[in-house]
Amino acid sequence: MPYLLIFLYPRTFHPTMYDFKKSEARWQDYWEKEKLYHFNFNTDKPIYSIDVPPRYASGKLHIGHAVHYSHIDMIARYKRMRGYEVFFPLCFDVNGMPIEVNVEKKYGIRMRDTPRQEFIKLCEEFANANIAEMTRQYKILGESMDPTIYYQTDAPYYRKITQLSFIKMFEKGLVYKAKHPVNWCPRCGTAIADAEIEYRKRKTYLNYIPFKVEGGGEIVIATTRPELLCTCQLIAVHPEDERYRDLVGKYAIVPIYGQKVKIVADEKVDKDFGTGAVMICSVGDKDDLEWIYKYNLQFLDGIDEEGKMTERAGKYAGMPVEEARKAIIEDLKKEGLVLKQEEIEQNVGVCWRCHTPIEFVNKEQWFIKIRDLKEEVRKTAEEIKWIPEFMKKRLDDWIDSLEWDWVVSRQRYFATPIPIWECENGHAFVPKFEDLQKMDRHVDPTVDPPPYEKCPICGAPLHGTEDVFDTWVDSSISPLYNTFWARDEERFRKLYPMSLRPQSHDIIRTWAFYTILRCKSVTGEKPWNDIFVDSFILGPDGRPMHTSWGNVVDPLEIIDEYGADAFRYFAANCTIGEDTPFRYKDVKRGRKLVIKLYNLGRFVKNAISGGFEKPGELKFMDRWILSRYSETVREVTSLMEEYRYDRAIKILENFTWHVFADHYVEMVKHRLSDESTKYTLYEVFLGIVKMFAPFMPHITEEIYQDVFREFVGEKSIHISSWPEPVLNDETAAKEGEVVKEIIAEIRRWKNENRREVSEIIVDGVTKGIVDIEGTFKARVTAGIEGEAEEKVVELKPNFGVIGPKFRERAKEIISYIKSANPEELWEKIQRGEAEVNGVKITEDMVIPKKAKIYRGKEAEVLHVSGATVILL
RNA sequence: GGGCCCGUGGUCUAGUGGUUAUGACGUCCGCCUCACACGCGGGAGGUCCCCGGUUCGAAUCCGGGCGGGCCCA
Repeated sequence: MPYLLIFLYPRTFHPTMYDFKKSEARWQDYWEKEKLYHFNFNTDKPIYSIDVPPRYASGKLHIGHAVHYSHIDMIARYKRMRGYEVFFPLCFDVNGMPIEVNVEKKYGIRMRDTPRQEFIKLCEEFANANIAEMTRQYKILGESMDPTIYYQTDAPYYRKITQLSFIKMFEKGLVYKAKHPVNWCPRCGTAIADAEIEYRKRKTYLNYIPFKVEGGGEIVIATTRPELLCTCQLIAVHPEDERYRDLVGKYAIVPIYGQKVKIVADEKVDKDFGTGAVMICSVGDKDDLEWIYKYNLQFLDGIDEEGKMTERAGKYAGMPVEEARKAIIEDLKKEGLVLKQEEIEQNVGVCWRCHTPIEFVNKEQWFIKIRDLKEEVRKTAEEIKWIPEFMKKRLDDWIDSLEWDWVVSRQRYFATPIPIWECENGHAFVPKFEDLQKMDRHVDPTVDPPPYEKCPICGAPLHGTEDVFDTWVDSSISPLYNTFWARDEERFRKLYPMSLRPQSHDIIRTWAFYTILRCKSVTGEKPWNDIFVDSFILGPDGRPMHTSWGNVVDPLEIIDEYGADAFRYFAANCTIGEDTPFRYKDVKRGRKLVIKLYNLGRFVKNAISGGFEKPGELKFMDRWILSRYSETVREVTSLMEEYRYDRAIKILENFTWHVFADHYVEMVKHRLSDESTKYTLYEVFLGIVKMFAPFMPHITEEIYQDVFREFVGEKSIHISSWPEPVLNDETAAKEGEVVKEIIAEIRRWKNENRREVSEIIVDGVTKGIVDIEGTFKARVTAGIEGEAEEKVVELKPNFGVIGPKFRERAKEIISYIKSANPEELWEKIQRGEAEVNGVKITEDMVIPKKAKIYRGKEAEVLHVSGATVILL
């Protein structure tokens, strides 16, 4: 059977001729070998520098990464072709808890039980293995980063810059140590910043517990944290709550512990939550902290650094929080002190790394005064161009909501050491800026000697701190590191501020905010001219990707199946600033576009491979496509300048496929040996391929090398120059468009009527006639002699009218209408003279079919964009 | 609870005061036209979430509602 089918439908089965796997790997190797993306510091070109997000070295390539880095690469490639020396470093972020947690898991060890230096070594090994793999993934994606301006944030050369920038702020008096409640992860045993907290929904019980009131009566409070009864210091109710009017000002007695606490009225209490009476502890959550300041209460530690109850909890001391909660409820129940337990859903702050619920612990930590710098950051953000603009609002909102300073100390191992030595009297010292600057590495106070033999103030011995920095302290100086701040004054002046910070919207409050803050504080200037804020890639179902939802898409599998260019096509089509679901069909469309370009390449190569000369005069429709092409170049260029690559690629694709390929190529096939055709095909298609190069670097290189290199000369399309508009002929653009429409209209007519055309007469356009002729292989003449006349060629009896009206006589009337000469009968009807056997035939009894007659032949008349076309 | 973003043919999506609302996928019809059948030509398919308002005119601007997402409480 298959044989028979093939015999009956002898289609030509072409294997896919473009082998993307082979081609992509080939050009990736070629670019690497040729060191194509090498940044030259001694350049005379304008510099375009990108503050690339250093990839975090903990693991797998996520589809969001793949898309974001594709976007950044598109910008880099575009700027390179526009004549910039592009600074696009290969870099990795290495410090911090995620790697520590991974190492603990991998080796089944606990950080605290492992010698510091040994643990750090394991972290380094783990990170470096990942870095090798991530570098390979970048290559597969077709990234054009320069490995000679490489950095990783855990390297001594980088940590030194982190410390130097910190010392600058220390010297300005922006660093202090304080005992202050901090977010604390009991599992990781470290302070964490507000920005590192995630919120999880959790079911818990709201417990109704009665407190006896001094002088009689009781007040029932509602709490989700009965284990904190031991730190209860106050009870609050709403001032307008009738239920408690008489109790305000009195004292209640805390069950189990017996301390007396005052009942106060405060607007902040929600009357409708629980019983309308809440107990204020130190410190259950951030809200409690506000009460503590407002009512001048004490910080009473109920929970220790390991998440266990303190001595203050009495018999529950040493129990983990959850266990203590259960135990105390049991005990209260025994005494009839739990009136009700109501299941409620609440949002719990958890550690962003290990998802353990965080506690507030009152501990000594190092802080950077960010509240003092709020307005300066806001003002600096104004000087930066935000793409899209509304993202700036998110930063402003974050600045408005800041209440605490930035806790920069972490009680961990694998991060940059805080370069501080202290004496027992609380005097703190950092190395002199110039001294550290001269060193070829950072300092580690747990190993290195102090900068002074003893405290210069009181003479006491100095001890190095064991705390390390929050990793945002490292990553928020990337513009300083990239521009050689504190290392090479000349380069710094040349490179700072950087051109662009690309990043995603979830880290506006951290990376963007801290970077502006640090860089402005240290250099007095904004870190970048532009910030480009990218969005999230969701699962194909439109929800965030989640392993448990089974909607995770692996970018490496997509690339393996469809190719990096097809994947990047999807990336390019993501609307700026909007979260985009992953769409297989976009990738498939991308692959089709790759194949389309490849085949157009074969076609153009066939036309121009023998060489060509620039013609003295261009054919009309060549002027048309060159004008349309030039318009496309202008549009695409201006969109790329605005970082709107999503719109740029749509316009480019539409022009390439539906204007150049479907119309222009089809209409010039009859004149391929013409110099005007060859020149035009060359010029337009080369420009198309160049404009696609930032989006789809592999197929464009393939076509360039195969078709254009012998004419252009550059060793890669990616270092060739971006196209310029070549022709602006308004008449050709406008009238050529009519010719294109005429051709389309004739096609539609032929298709509808299943008829061939032998002769075409066109009125309204005089140029481009030759290409209508060539397209349809028909005789085409311009100009209509006289009018086409209208004639009735057929008259059908209208049964619906004749039948009911004339009943049994209908038959003879119908047969008369059928047999009559339609033209003559129609004229008689018009004059009211038509009749048969005494019955008058009226217009409603017939259905006329009219036709246009031209030069005595029946013709079809089409009206297209102001032109008239007659088909014979 | 607050801020921001979004709501467009069956599905996904572009557009953003003014003729017949963009494209892709799917679907239907025709075609092996010598670059491409992973293609070409054509067709069907839309109350542009709902309700008000501004306007000569609103899918687009404003207000309110409903629904979804993100960030933050």
